[in-house]
Amino acid sequence: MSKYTTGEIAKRCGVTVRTVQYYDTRGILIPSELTEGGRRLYSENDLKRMKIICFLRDLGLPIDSISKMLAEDDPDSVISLLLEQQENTLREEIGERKERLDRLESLRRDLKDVEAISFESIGDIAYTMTNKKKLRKMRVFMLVTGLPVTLLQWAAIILGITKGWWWLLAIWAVVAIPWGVFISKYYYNHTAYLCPQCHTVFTPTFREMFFAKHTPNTRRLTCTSCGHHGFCVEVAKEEKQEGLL
Amino acid sequence: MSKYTTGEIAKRCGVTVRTVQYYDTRGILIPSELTEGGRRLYSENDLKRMKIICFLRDLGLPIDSISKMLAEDDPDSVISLLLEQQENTLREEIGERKERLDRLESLRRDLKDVEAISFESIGDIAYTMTNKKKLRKMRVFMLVTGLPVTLLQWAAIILGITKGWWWLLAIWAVVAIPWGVFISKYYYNHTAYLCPQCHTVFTPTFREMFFAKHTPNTRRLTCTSCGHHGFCVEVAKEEKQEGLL
DNA sequence: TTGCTCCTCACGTCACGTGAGGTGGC
DNA sequence: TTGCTCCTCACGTCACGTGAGGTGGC
Repeated sequence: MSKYTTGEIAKRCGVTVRTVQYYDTRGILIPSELTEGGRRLYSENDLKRMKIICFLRDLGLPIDSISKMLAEDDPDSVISLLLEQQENTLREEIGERKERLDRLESLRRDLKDVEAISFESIGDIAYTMTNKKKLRKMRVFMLVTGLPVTLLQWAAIILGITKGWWWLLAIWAVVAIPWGVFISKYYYNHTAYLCPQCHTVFTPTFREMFFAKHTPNTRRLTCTSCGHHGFCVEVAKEEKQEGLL
Repeated sequence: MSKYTTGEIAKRCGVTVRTVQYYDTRGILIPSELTEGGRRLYSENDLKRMKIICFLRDLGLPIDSISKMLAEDDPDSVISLLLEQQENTLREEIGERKERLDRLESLRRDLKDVEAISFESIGDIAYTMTNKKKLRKMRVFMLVTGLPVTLLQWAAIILGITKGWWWLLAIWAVVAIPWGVFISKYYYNHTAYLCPQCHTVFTPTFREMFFAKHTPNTRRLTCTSCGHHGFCVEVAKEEKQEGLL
C-alpha cells in the first residue's frame, strides 16, 4: 500500500499544499498516518476521498456540506438533499447574475448617449431605469384614452368624404377639445425632467413644456435649479412631489 | 438643505446602518458634517451619492471599483472600462455556474440508479464522468473499424441471394474472423470495470468478460479485489494501467 | 428621565493565499 | 552537506453582521 505526502496528494488532485493542510484542520481529510517528524502521510483511500472532495468542491459545494455528507450514518438522504440544495443555489446565482447583467447592459447602452460621463450621470440613468415602468404606464394610459378620440376622428373624416356626414366632425371637436385639455394637464402633472447639468429633477412651467422642442424621451427646457438650457430626459413624477403641488 | 442621520440614509437606500458606517471607513461616502457629539450628518448630495453607490453595488461592482470611479479626474474612460470589466466578470460567473449545474445534474441523474448512495458512489460517478470521453472515443473506433466488415457482410448476403455469389460470404469470413479476434482483444485491453461494492477499478479475465451478461454500460462480473459478483460499470482503462500489463 | 439611535472597537464569516521562521528527509 | 519539501503560526482577503459597552439627542 503506497503512502502519499501532502505535496503528492496536492499534485494528484490539482490543488495547493495549503488546501490539503486546510482540509485536515477542517476535519474532512485527516491523514491516516503521521511520521515521527510530524509529517502527514496519506493512504490510497485518503487519495480517493480527496478526489471526491475536490469533485464536490468543483461543483461549488461548501466544505460544511461535504463534511456533513462524510459524517452521516445514513448518507443517502443527506447527500441527495445537499446536492438538490446546491442545484437550487446555482440556479439562483445564475438568475441573479443574469439580472445584474441585463441592468448593466442597459446602463452601458444609455451611457453611450451621454456626452460627458460622470459619476452623477450614472445616477441619472439609474433614476430613469427605476422610473421606466411608471413612465410607460402613464404613456399607455394616455394612448388608451386617446384611442376612441382618434377613431372618432378618422370615422368623421371617412364618413365626411364618402357620405357627406360632416356633422360627425363637429361631434369629434366637441369631444376632442376637452380631451386635449384634460390629457395635457394630466401629462403635465405626471411628468418631470432630469437636468443633465445639475442632475436635479424639476418641473418646468406648463407654457415652456407645451411649446418646447422634444424627442420621444427628452425635451429642451431650462432647468429651474441651475438655469441650464438643453435637452432634459423625461421622467414620471414621484408620488411625493405630486402631493406637494 | 436637509440633513440626514446614518439611520435615515440607511433606510432610504435599503441598507443597514453598519453599511453606511463601513462606506465612511472605506472613504466612498464621508459625511459632509459631524455633530459635536460625533454623529454623522449627511447632505442631500451625500444621499444622491449613496444611491448611486448602492445602484453600482447591486450590479455586483466591488467597493474598490466604485472608489476608483469616484477618485478619477477623467471619469469617462475609467467608468466605461470598469463597467465593461464587470460585464465580463458576470458573463464568466454565469458560464462557470452553468457548467457546474450541468455536472451536478448529471451526477444527480446517475445517482438515481445507485441503490445505496454513499460518499464513495459519488466517486464512482465522478470517475465515469471524467472517463466518458475516452470510453466514447474507444467505442467510436470500434464502430468505425467494424463498419466495412458489416457492409461486406450485407453485400455478401444480398448478392448471395440475388446473384448467387456465395463466394463473397467466404471472403467476408476470411476478413471477419481476424477482425473479430482483433476487436475483442482491443476491447478487452482498453476496458476495465468499476466494482460498486469496493469502488475499485479491476480487469476481469478475458473468458469471464467475453461470456458475461451485459447491458450497454455494465457487465455482470466478479470483482478481483473484493469478490463481489454483480453488474459493474464499464470504463476506459487508464494509460498507466495499460502500461502495467 | 426614558427609549431610541448612534458611536467605536473588535471578532466572525469563507476557503484558502502568503509570508515567516523553523525543520524533516532524501 | 545541500536543496527540496513540509511544518506551524498568523495575518490578509471581502463586505459587511453581530455583539459589547458606552453615549447623544429628542
